[in-house]
Parts: sequence; structure tokens; C-alpha cells
Amino acid sequence: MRSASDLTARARIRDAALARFGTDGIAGTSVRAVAADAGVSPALVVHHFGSKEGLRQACDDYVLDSIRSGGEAATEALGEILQAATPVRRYLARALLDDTPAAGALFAEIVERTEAWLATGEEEGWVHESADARARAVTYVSWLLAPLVLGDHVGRLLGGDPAETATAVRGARAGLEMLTHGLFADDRWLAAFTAIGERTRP
Amino acid sequence: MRSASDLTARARIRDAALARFGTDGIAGTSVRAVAADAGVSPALVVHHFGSKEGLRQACDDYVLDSIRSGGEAATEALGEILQAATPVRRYLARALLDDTPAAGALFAEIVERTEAWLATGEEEGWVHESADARARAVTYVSWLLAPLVLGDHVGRLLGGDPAETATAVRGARAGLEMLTHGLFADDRWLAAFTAIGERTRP
DNA sequence: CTGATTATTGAACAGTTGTTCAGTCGCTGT
DNA sequence: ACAGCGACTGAACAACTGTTCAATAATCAG
Repeated sequence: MRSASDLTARARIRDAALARFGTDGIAGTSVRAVAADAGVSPALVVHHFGSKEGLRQACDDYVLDSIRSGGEAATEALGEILQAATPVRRYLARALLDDTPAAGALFAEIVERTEAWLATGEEEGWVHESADARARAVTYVSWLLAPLVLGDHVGRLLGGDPAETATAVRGARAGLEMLTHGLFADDRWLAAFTAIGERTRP
Repeated sequence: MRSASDLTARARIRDAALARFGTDGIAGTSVRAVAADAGVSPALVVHHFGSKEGLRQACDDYVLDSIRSGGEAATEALGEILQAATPVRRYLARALLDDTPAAGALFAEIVERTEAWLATGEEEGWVHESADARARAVTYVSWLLAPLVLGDHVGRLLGGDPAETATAVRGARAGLEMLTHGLFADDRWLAAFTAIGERTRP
């Protein structure tokens, strides 16, 4: 019933909320603004979603479903995210920063998948071994999401439109370069940081 | 005059705003809440800062000064940021997402410094060469800031308190590992992405 | 067609928002 | 002592907030 008629006012409200929440933040968006964007009355928003919080949860669910149904492998999921519609990206970034339960679950889920994926890579020999597989997976995922959250700044400095696919690809390629050939030619920084780690837990 | 008496009500208001803005977002924070945290009347905060926007700009300036005066080299600046007081970190993350002019300037500034720093490294031989130095610098900086913006999620999955220094060090070490030895043992992903880049601009 | 269920609205509510203003307090220079 | 000045406040303002509710329009089963 829901997915059958997804061009209804309900869907329009959700899309409007997604865009506005992503642009202005959840707290910075009024129900009236969402209603105006969707071309309906504020009362209809409440009728369909119960409350503003309900509307936010509906956005959470929609974004989660969009991403989960996107790709199976973690890397493909990343590609989907990067090329997904901009409103979804922006909303996801907001949700991650606002520490929405759904966003937290999604982050944990991606980390889980990534850790398994990297473990497979280790077994098959195309991923280097790590001293701390968990921390590596978490850091890797946070790096994947970084251009998503900081998209505006990254895009601005890379010249093109932040929403432009070419800009995202350019940044991602530079990242893969670092992840493949490494950035530092010797281990001076790694050694220094390892020393700090030892000093923290003597 | 300002720095002379930095324990005044004005400073207390700024600190309270920094914390509240970082936690609840700027739009989600009321002047009354800031005033209550600082133990003053709402009228006093507008007396000192003109408006809520003025208060936000004062926070911007304060954070920028804190970071700029921190370290000279980019890496040291990073260390300062990571170990800086949590409210400043949170506020900076919010400002980056809200696309504050000051935050944009700071991001550009860090990228500039980092690009120069990496160029020096290339000359001195401890940084690998890159096909796109600019994109690499931008991506590298966004990776540096990622755990800052996603601090809550990262910290949660790394077990410890997100504000705990040890947790941040653990994640940073895993990152340096990837940047030193690389993550991928062969260039299958890099080749694939380079192909995508070529396909985007034929 | 009738009846019932759903979609949709306008008006209104109580509370919160940022901001204003007249006025009080405490200090400092003369 | 007294005038001046900045820190500081309580009360109030208009605008906006999320939400409620009765009433209307549309849809659909029988």
C-alpha cells in the first residue's frame, strides 16, 4: 500500500523533509516549511507522521532502506552512497552528526560489513595485515564517510560542484592512491604514534 | 581588556554557547538555555554579543584562534585539535557541517598548509608522489577531520569514551598504519577507480 | 446511490523563540 | 559626594514553534 502509491502527498512530504532536514538541520526546520515545500497544510504532516519526530524517523527508515537495498558489498554500497541523490547524502550526514539511533545503527552495520570484507581480503592476500583490525575498519569507514559529511568544503576546494560526480571521483581516486601505494615512504609517523600509544598505556 | 579578564560573564557565556552549540546544534540551542548555563539573564547575552548570530560568530572566532595559535605545522595542529577540549571539537564539527564561513576558511587554510607540507615531504623523499596533489591534500584533511566529526560513532565502536584520548589515539594509529604500509596489497581498486575517472571524462 | 473510511484543511491553542527597553546595581574618576 | 558608565536584570513584545480539533472533500465498498 505504501510502496504502491509512492507519488502521494505522503511521499512528497517525506522528500521535502529529507531535503530540508539535510540543508537546514532537523532543529532548524519547521513543520510549516516542510508542508509548504510539499504543497500541503502543516496539519497533514502531523496526520501522516504523527509528529515531527515521527517524520524524522520516517526519513531515517527511508534512507536506511535506500542504502541497504543499494549494494551488497561494502565498496559497492559506498559507490551507491556517493552517487545517491544529494538530499539523501545531506540528510545522512546530518543524522550522523545528530547521532540519530538509526544513523548509529547504520554506521555500526557498515563497520561490521567492512571488517568482514577486509578480513576476507587479508585471507585472499589483497589486503595487508593489521595490528588492530577493528580500529582499522572503524577508521576506514569514517574515511569513507568523511567526504560525504564534509562534501561542501571538499567540493569547493576541488573546484567543481560538490554534488558533481566527477568531483567526488577525483577525491575518491586520491584516497585510493593513498590506500594502495601508501602516503608516507617511511614509518617515521607511525613509529612516533605507536610510541604515543605505548606512553598512554604504560 | 578582553584577554585580561577572561573569567568574566562574557567569557562564561561564550563557553556555555560553545558547549550547547556543539551538543545541540546552533538552531537547536536557545539563547535562554545559553544564558541559564552561564548563570546570567538572556538579555545579557544579547547585550554582549548583539544577537544570537553575533554569539555564533564569537564562537567561530574563538575556535579559530584556539586552533591557529595551537601549532605551526599541520600535523601538530592536528594533534592539538584531537586533544583539544571536547566542546571546541564538537563545535568545530557543527560549524563544518553548517558551512559557517569561518569553518570554510579554516578548512581551506588547513588544506593549504597540508598541501605545502606534503610537497615538502615529496622533496625530502618521505612522502610518495601523487598524480593529483591538490585532491590528495583535500582528501587527507577530510580524513583527518573525519573522526572529529564522527567522533561519537567512532568512539562507540572503539569501545571507550569518545572523548578519551586513548580511543582517539587507537583510531589515529590505525589510520597511520594504512597511510604508511597501505591498505591494499595490489592496485585492483585503484585501477578500477582510475578507469571510472577516465570514463567520466572521455 | 449510501455509508464509511480516509485525505485534507483552516483556525486556533499554548509554549518558545529572538529581541527590546526601561531601569537598577556597582564601580571609577573627579 | 556626585556624575557617568558599563554590567546586568525583569518584564514584555511580536513572531514563530509543534500540535490539536472540528469540519470539509475525496475515495471506495456495498
